[in-house]
Amino acid sequence: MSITIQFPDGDSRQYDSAMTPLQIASDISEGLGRVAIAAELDGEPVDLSRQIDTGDHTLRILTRHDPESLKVLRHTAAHIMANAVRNLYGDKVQYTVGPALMDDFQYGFYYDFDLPESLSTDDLGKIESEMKRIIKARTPLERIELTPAEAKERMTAIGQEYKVRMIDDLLTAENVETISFYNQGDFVDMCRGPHLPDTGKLKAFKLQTVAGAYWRGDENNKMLTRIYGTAFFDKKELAEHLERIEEARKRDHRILGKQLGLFTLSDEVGPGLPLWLPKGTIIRMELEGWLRGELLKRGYQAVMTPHIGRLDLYRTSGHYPYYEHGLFPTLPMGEDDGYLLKPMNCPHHIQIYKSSQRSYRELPIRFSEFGTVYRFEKSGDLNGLTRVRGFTQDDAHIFCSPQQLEVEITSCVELTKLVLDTLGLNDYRVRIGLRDPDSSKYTGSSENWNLAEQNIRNVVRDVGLDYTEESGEAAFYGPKIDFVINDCIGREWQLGTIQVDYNLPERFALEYIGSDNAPHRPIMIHRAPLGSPERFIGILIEHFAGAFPLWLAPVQVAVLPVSEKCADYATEQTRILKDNGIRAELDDSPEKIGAKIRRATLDKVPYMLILGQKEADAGTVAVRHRTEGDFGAVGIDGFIADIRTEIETKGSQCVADRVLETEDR
RNA sequence: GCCGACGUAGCUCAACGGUAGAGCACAGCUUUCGUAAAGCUGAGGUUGUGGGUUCGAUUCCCACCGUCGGCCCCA
Repeated sequence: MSITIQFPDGDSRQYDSAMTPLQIASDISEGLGRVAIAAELDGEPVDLSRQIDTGDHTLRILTRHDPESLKVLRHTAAHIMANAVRNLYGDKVQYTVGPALMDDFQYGFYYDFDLPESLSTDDLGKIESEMKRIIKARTPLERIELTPAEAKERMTAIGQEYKVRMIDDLLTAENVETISFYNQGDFVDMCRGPHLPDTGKLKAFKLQTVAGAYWRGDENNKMLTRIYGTAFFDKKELAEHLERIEEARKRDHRILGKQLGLFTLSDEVGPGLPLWLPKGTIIRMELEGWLRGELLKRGYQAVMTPHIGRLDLYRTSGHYPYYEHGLFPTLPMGEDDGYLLKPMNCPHHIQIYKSSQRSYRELPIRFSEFGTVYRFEKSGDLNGLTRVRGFTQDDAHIFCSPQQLEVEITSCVELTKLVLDTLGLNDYRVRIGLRDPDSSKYTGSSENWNLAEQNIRNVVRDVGLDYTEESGEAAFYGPKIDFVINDCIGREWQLGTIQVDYNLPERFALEYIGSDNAPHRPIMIHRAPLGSPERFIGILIEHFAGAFPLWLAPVQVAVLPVSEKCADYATEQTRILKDNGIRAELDDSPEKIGAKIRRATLDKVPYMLILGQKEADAGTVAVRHRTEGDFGAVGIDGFIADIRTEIETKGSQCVADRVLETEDR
């Protein structure tokens, strides 16, 4: 018998009896044996106790510095939690799945149980204590392999119905020959592994929350109890992680929106119907105003349409009844069919297209509108500004010929990138949403869908975007390019979207007269670079932690007289700023200057002008930046010129930066 | 919609069977002050809504509404 083990560094070793990765690691060095977590044998993750009998193999010993190790650690943590839950709640507990989470911002693992009783967060402490007991016992995790028949028999015997179903699925999907289990003392769980060698290796973990989760994510199935937790190699990393979550929560747009007076939600108006306060409205108007200008440059024509339309319009479009569950109920109109609050702007824009005969000479036609739409989101889905029931889309519909299509899509992609770049939102991913081939929720022919999907792929390839393709993410009328961004706690939100649509033009029988004097069918692009100002600003609040760049800041300059003696001078300077289009606010409260500075700073006002007797005498203003501190006194004209530059360049030329550069020299 | 938690002054929180309190914010007065919190006084609450248990409910129970964390779905 001979085994040859090849290591990643090119080194190799030979053994003439069966070895385990742990033995091999210890053979390399005692220290490596001690710190080994798991191993990768011929590219497959395995336990340290995996028997290697014969042949040539490649082997990587995984230590805590390999990312795969954390996954093993967390996966074992999930098992230890399951063991604890079994100990506490008895043999009636049904186990389902309990994976490690490596990409989630908050959570490190979960396990879904079917429990005889319901659980609350108060129970987590108890479960943690039991986990600690199991860890202290340093129970080894032993892998055993059974044939599918044996596995089913065993799981049936102990009443684990979900595991039986999982075995059946494994047989159908992968036609496996063996099913692996891990014994952990008297606790057995079906699992692919690998795991830590014993429970004592888990040093730092925390159970975070308990939530409901449908079996297999299907709402027709039973709701299981999911416990989320996380685990790290040491307590310091865990503490840092929990601290990071706490810090991130302070950026939460719902909290900042309240603190900074940007928006509010009123129970009496209705859930998911945000109300924009004056300061939030400024941000919206600035953002929308800028975008309107960019649209004008790009040949868009603004249009305006009402918030409701006849039910029949949405039958034609296909929104009704496909999307009925997502709509507010129909407004009844006696004999008439009734009206719907519009869930999308496209049918209205299509009617504008149809309001006259169109020639190929007009194409592409680009109708834009900040159109407010209404969708009846499930109550549990509502979330601050990021998921609401009444929201605006920075919408436009481009009607074009096949020859123009890809150029137009490209231009939409570039506009979306401009928006994200200008605001410094660099941390996003691009998703191409395709049909789910098994679903019937889409409208239109397969040929049209194939064409549209090809158009989209061509464009992203030419533009050079990194992207992932995901089936089932398409709109019901066509595939799309989505720009997806995370919120402060790592939840993904779709912002900008570009959708190619061959189907609605068909459903509405749209035409233009071609150069051949014959009617042709245009293709539509639906696109929204922000997606929705509501959601976009929600994300933006978190991105800037409420400290907006000067051009968006609700108050750009706080004018702070040192005492009431300088009130007249301060009033005059405020007047001058306002006359120059600067959003200035005078703080004429009887507070001391320190208190005024503190207030303006907490309100995240970018600039403060401190005005005392000195400034009044010299006819200057003392400039203070929110984060950079005192800049010294300058003439008001110079100050206005500087911040105007900063406003016009959307912060890319910042007064603070220039002053700091000067100081560096 | 489903599972779980939560809902007390404008905001952040306390009191948890004996009839509600603090800080900030707000109002009045005093102070006129130089780069992140001056002092005093005052006002502010049918404790989300509606039922129930109880001599008595903010506290215990039920229903509804809303919020939060998840699941599903989506801009």
